[in-house]
Amino acid sequence: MNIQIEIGNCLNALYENQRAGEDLTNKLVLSPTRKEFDGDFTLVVFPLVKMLKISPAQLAEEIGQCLKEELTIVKNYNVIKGFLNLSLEDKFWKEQLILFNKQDSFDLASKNEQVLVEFSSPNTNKPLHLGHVRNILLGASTSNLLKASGYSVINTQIINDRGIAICKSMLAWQKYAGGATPESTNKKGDHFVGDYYVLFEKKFKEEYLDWQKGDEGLSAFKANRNEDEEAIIFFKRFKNQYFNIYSPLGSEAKEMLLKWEEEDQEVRGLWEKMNNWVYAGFEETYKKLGASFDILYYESQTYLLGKDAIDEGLKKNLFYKKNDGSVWIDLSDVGLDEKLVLRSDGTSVYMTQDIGTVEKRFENHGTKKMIYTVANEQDYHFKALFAICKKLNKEYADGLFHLSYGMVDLPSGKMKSREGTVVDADDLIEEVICEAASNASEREVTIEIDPEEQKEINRKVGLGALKYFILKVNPKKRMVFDPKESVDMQGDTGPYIQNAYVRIQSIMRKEKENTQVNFDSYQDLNEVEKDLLSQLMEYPQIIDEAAEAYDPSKIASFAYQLARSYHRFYHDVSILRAESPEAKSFRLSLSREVAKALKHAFNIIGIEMPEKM
RNA sequence: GGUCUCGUAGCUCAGCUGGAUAGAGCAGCUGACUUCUAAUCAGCAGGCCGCAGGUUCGAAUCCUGCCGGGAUCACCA
Repeated sequence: MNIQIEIGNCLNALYENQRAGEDLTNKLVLSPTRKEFDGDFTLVVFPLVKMLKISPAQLAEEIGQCLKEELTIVKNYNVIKGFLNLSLEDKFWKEQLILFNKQDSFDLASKNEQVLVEFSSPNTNKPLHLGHVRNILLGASTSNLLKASGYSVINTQIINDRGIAICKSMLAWQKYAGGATPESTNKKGDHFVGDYYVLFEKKFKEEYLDWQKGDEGLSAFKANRNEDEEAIIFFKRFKNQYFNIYSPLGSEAKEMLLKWEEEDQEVRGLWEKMNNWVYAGFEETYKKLGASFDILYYESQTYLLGKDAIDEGLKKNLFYKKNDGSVWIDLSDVGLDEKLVLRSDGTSVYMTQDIGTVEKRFENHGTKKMIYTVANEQDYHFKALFAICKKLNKEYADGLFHLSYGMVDLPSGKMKSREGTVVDADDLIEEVICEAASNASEREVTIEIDPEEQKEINRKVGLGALKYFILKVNPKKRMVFDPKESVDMQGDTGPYIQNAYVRIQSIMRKEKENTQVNFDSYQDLNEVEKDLLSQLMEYPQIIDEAAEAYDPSKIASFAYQLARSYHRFYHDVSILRAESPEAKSFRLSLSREVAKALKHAFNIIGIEMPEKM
């Protein structure tokens, strides 16, 4: 039974003559009644006032009267200002609980539609850091969320496996590693390769400093500096030009990139070897974070794509060629600028590749809905990309969505690799698990947990704290990541919610009989019980809204509120020692449904539930 | 400078498709374990919802302007 629809039907009949054929169900605002008033649900009648031309108070009274007469589940009502508070019969709540018992999952019905979710998409020259962690958690949970809301989902990423950055790592390894490998140094592959990237930058910096003192450096300074510009400022600004024009290391790296493009066997061999080290490392981190992918795209395979689309655009006169041969599109009619889509030398830019990759994905999967989980610094790029797809009249153009999320700051400010404030993903994961372990060891636990199981619990709890801490924040917002707070396990945290689940499991372990006592005769449900049921009733709609908004934080928030109510319920009401068999049966059944919902919600945000803690 | 975005308690965040006296958590203070796991519960204190206008029965929520933070405006990705 859907109470909203019941009330809507009732109103439609009551105001048959005034409503001019409009379905009043759509005008209903029904919400749980605030604690300070009597009632279970509150109907706001203001939206109906204008159409029906009756004063709010009178209207509320009229509707209340009618609902009480027509709907057996309405026990009573009261009117305060324009608010109609309805109290429902116990029967209604008990029926709701039975409905929950019958359904085996909170997943929404299948939508028979496929969606592709892209996330992570790292460069292969450095290990993953906190920024990637937000991306990965957000992408993976959005994928789960869409799945729960009825889509079939394909997880993907595009791995930036080529370019000058990886060449720097390769070159440094070639020159300075002396054949060392992740195995020989016992280092995780991505960190191993990242170290050589850092080493390259270090050697390059040294080289640059030496050069600045030499004749060539001095004359470059004199020739190019702005008026009154100090040497330090100038050379900071000049770094890229130095790399491109003067630097021996720079030219070696560029040469390597050229060789890579010419498919030089030796370079390609080294490239594959080092990238594979990185992938092995990434895979470990993904596994810990609970992320997996159905299909991978590599930039090395897509970076030449998009040229066909450029031709297509030129033919349609959407794109135009400038005198130097570069190709552009004018997006000023949709509030953007002119955008380059092909360089004058005929090579691709980022945009070219992305146009090609979308097309390829559509060809491969036939998906018209594709989500890009990419930080908000690329808002402009995706606006442009989507606008271009639209102009090219692609059938998937309207299904493209940029899941744009805010940067992660530290309490001290932005993460900066130069200042060494970047938080490494693997370190972070290890820390939260350690913290969970140390918390666990300080607790007085009344039950037996063997050491192996305890380790597994620590992992779930630690990661639960971390994931929840990141995912509870609205994706769009920039967030502050305080490492200290991220391992908190009290209050609005992952472990708090896990704990609610664990309490229920503990009860279920003690309730061995498992006999389904009929709770029909249970009467006078208390407020917490109704509150819990009312929240459970809202869950499907929350899943729907969260999926619609691509916002897993709504799921986190739901789980927290439900857990909070359950903790209060647990504290205030006896379950196993309930006053009657019916009460016990009802509460056990209710507890079971709460656990089911908590687990379902946490499954969406990628957090595992421990059975004990 | 143009465009986009954010601004809610000391701190971190909810609430934003307009609805009753703006909610949590942390930090601070007070209380509750012989009890189904205290990673819990109850209470106190803490707010010109950035500022100023507008829209209306009603604005933290919508619109405009301003102030402040951030992002972006590459033949980089």
